Amino acid sequence: MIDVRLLRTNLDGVRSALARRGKPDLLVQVDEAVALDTRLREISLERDTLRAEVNDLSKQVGALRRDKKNDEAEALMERSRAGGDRERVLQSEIDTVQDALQQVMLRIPNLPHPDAPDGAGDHENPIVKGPINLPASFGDHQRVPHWETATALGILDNERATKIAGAMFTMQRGLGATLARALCQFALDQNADAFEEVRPPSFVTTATLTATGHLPKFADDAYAIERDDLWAIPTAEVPLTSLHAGEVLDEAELPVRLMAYSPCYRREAGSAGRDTRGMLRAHEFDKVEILAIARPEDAPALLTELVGRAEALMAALELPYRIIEICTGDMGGSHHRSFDIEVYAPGCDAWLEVSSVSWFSDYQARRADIRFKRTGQKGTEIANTLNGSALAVPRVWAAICENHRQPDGSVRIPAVLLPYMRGATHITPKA
RNA sequence: GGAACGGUGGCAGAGCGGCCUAAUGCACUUGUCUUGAAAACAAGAGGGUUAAUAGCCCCGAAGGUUCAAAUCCUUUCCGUUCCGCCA
Repeated sequence: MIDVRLLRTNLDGVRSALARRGKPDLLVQVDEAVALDTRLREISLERDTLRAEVNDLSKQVGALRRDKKNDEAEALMERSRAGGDRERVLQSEIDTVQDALQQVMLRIPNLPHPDAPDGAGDHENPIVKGPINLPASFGDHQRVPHWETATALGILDNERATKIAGAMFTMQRGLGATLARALCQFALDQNADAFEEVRPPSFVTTATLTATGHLPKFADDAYAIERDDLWAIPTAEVPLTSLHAGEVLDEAELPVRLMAYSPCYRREAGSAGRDTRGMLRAHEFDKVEILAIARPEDAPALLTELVGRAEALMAALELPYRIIEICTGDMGGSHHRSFDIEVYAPGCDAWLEVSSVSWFSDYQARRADIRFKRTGQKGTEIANTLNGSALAVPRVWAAICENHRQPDGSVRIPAVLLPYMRGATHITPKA
């Protein structure tokens, strides 16, 4: 959520920043918010004045009662009662207006960073680095999609996954399952130098899913467990961001650096029929997420660091990759600035998004109420949050199957994963 | 799942309709004293909203009763203990 006060102090700035997202509706929402906020402040002032009166009268009633001056007390109670009645009317209007304002504010997206590139959609995301490791040409053996080769190798069994759970679920078997787990372990180990490993809950409350910006807007994309009023997390970003929700952190504790492996659940409403083959898109997948809660002034450097960490993993896995920056027209609602890492998969002949690293400024932290206190200063400030996928398993798994496929049909395990593969150096066809 | 008891300031803990603008202790900050520290004494100290050092709001949360709620009522969340069940 953006700061309501910005609507009062820098309305033009808000308008022009949001205009860059290229969605005219947003400006209408801003107007709505301004009107509601103005009204809210008016009637709040009125109510507070009334309350002050009632509080004062009540205090006098108490004093008169003690002095046994019951007649005088009665008279004051009468006045106080009248004030209370008017207050109740105002209060109900305040509740209505406040609620409406909250609903509008929750749906107004974050302001893009001044340096974020302008653009209308994903076709305008500039490539900021790469391609790296991209060979001049690929062999025919690499030009086979992983859903064919992996199935033949016996490491992918989506047919049975579908039997068990329905469309868009995947199942890895044998060394394929080991490879998926190896990728998680590798990503965690590579970041353990600076991040605390957390194993968070996979189900969260409505409040938690709202804090990161996934609700109310994206309710259809999340799995809801209605009986228990819980949601399945679409990413570990959700529980990790709220880990310190409602807390005031000490400046000295910042930045908080957390990482987590978690399963991720997405209904993929609206993308049914797209990328349904292989490992490109599924209702459930594994991911290692890295996240930081920081002072605003430290956020830019952390953003660079997180991107660098995600990039380093792709380089270590010997995969061809590039980094793109997300333009204003393609940027997620909570994002302030955002970079994606894409890996090239020669079998699919596509650049696959394998990591997304974002800076949320104070947008999520305000929703989650994550504040910090500067040493020696009064008051608190809203923190900044940043996060990124260190490694999202399925697409990296697919890219390994395609890029590292050998002429004999086997898949070479990248050297960095060998410690996790129980001695296997290649995944070979069953005899 | 059943039962009992709890959730108050950084911590401990009192208050159980009106001098609660929340006692007291510990911890904390500043000052006096001291070469410095300790001790003692004195003062101070939370968060939110607001232009405001005014007012208003915050005693787990949300409703309600009342002229007045930390205090009474309802709902709810969380915790502890016991029972049941269980990887």
